[in-house]
Amino acid sequence: MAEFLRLDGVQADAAARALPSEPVLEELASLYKLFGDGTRLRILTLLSEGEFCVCDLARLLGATDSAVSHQLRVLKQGKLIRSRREGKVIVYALADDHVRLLLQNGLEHVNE
Amino acid sequence: MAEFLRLDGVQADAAARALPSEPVLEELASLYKLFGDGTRLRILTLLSEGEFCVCDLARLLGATDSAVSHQLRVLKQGKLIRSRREGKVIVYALADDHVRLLLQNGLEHVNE
DNA sequence: CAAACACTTGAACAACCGTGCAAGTATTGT
DNA sequence: ACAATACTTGCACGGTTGTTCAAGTGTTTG
Repeated sequence: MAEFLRLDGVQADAAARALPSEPVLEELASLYKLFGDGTRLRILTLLSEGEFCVCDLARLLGATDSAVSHQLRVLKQGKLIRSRREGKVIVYALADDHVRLLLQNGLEHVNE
Repeated sequence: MAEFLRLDGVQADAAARALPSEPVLEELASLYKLFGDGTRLRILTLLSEGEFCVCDLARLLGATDSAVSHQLRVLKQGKLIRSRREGKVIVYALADDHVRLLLQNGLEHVNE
């Protein structure tokens, strides 16, 4: 086993055990990555207030339909939002309240 | 003012008000971006268990000193960690318990 | 002082990301 | 059926990101 500078074997084992499994870690990184973009963050914040169709989101953000649609796809693949058709329009909403919570947690940190 | 499809003026105003200010939003995105990388996430997880020098972190992660050092710099600029010299070695630690909390929140979401 | 060790830094590179554009699909209204 | 509207998709482009490598700084030890 490798040698450590400030750690004995027991501490090293404890540290290694603290790391989540590879797949969990990768999933966690992917989750945070979704929140790590201004446009996606804006979309999620709006959706935490209610449901919106693509073009209303785009107008509220001053972005193109295309840009918004691209990001909605990413967010949906990440299971952070869901969508349903309503006539001509497609309505997006947060997938669950957990997402709202994560958003709040981050905001609290920023306004420490 | 722009027209909306599913929103009246009142709803649109309420939605717009839900968006944090530009600088807050950008800071929030930057914060999440820091958590959105496997290596940084591993480092933060380890640091949530105690203090580590660069080379012990590198050994625990199976990464090069350089790669770890680069990421430590990013994390430090983001005020998520702090460091102090201790002889030949530089010891890193979480900046505050808030960081630990954010990490836990994310993990809870992944293990819904 | 010189060698060894711990760490940092800058440049270079490939990989990834967000957006705009143009063309596509789906639904509604005439 | 046709036009209009709402949205999606693939591609191309510029910009960012994470890593490696090599050279650097700072500290301790012989």
